[in-house]
Amino acid sequence: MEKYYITTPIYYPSGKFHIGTAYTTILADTTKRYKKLRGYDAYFLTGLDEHGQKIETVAKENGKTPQEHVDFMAEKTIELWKRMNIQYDDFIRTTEPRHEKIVQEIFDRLMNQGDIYMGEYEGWYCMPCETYFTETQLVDGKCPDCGREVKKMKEESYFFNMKKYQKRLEEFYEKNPDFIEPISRKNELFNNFIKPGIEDLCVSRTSFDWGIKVKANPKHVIYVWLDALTNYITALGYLSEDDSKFKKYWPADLQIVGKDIIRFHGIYWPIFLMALDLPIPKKIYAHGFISIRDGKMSKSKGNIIYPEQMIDRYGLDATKYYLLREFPFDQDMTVTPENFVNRYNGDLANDLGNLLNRTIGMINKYFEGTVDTSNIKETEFDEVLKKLALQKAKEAEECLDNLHYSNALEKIWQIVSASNKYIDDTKPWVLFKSEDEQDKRLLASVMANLVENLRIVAVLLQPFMEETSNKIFAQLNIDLRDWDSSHEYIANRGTIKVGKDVEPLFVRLEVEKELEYLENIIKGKK
RNA sequence: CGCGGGGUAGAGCAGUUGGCAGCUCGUCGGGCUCAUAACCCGAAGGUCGGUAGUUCGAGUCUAUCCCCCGCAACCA
Repeated sequence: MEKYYITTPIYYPSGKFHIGTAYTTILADTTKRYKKLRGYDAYFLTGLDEHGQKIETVAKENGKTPQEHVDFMAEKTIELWKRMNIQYDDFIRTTEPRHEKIVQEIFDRLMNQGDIYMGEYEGWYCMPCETYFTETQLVDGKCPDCGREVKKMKEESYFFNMKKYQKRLEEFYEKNPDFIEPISRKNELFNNFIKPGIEDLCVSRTSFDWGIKVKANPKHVIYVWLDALTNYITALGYLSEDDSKFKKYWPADLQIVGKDIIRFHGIYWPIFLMALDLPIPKKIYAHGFISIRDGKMSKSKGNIIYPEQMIDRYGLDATKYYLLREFPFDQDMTVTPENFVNRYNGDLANDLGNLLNRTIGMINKYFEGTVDTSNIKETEFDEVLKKLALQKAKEAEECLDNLHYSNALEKIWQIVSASNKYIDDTKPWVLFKSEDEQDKRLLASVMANLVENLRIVAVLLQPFMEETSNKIFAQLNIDLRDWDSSHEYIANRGTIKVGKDVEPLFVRLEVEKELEYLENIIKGKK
């Protein structure tokens, strides 16, 4: 079985995770589910980046030790992923021995082979915040966090010799133009940071404690990226006794990141791997940010959306559908209350939900729930409908292969729309009233086609909305759901016996009420 | 100053190699009654940011200008 290794970044648990973090994880989860359906041995890693200055600070604010804080956050995170039915295979925490031990070994090795050297880190230091800032981070020359004076300070630090790998990295990019997607992000990174010359990276600090100690020099703590990025291989058991997973799954096939950390994944990470003489991941996908109307989500604006606020009220599937349907592949997404309500009522309730409902309803009404499809007679609209369904299924698959999830959903919904139109075209209620025996056969054909279209939709929906897909299969009382069955159209399937209970998939939202709820979230009132 | 992305119907967006300007929602009108007041059809609505070019022909190529958003490195 071909393997497929997919990762999310390890998130930094200094505070609650917002909808953007949830989106990254949803993307990875959707991909994993899809790859599994396609027969891959898909392995999905996520986790937490638990070290650093900020964790130390936040823990202190809450009267906890850093370890207590991250333990608590890890529990909360796992709870959230469970709530979101995220099917990860491993959850790595950088405070785990399996990670810390190997990071130390990696550090030693890089130092011994001359990639890491002792130098001096210089930056603007804010005493009360105990944090360094770069020149550009300062606001009016003052600390961006507390607004107080900063001092130029120096400390002894280890550095990674990135410059040494400049050429190899450039060559790598030339040979692998698809390494980073979307291409615009690649260009941005390449033009701004690689072409002008890479700078060496500071990989240790002495100004705080909460991190992995450098073995050979324990007053140094390993700083950020060497600790964080290596999680992708330590989680697989790299350099550990049992490295079977590492051997099996590395290199990663897809690493999903937010656009803010593309630089670290596109420059430092490949170089670390080169230094360790390991293969580089096949692809990094950097998605955009979620913004609210005109602005970015931010604490100061108070317009942060938390995943629970959506999921608890609208359900997991609707939340996932909205994000996956509206997020453009290579741009930011703008969330508006109107837009969400539109998608929910329009796409989920009216188009899909109602299609299933009216189909099941007709079969119960016209055939008492049981249709014999062995003697159907095709209507003049059938051929077009079938062709379209198979065509769109194929197109949706192509979109899925390219991570174009929004487009994939659009294709799936074209099958839904065509089915709704098909009902109008064939007028089953007229066929039902006809005395002609031929019309009865036509009617059976119409029902068979609707069932088959819905079945194909349910198959295609599996990676996106598991629960909804299951509900459709259950109501249709069909269980043919393997992926390849979306490529064959089986109108004649013997006797169809649909479910009696026709519970709506999605109940229409009261527009005004929900707009208000969503407005309040955006304004930070809830 | 630099880099990336945008500027297409009231709103949100598609527009592959240049060839009669599309989609969703909204609005207006019509149809249908199986269904979650859902579904289907039709119409109105755009000098495709400005200007100058290349071309038989440009939203699509070239130049230049204007406006909006984001990024500028050791901040996760």
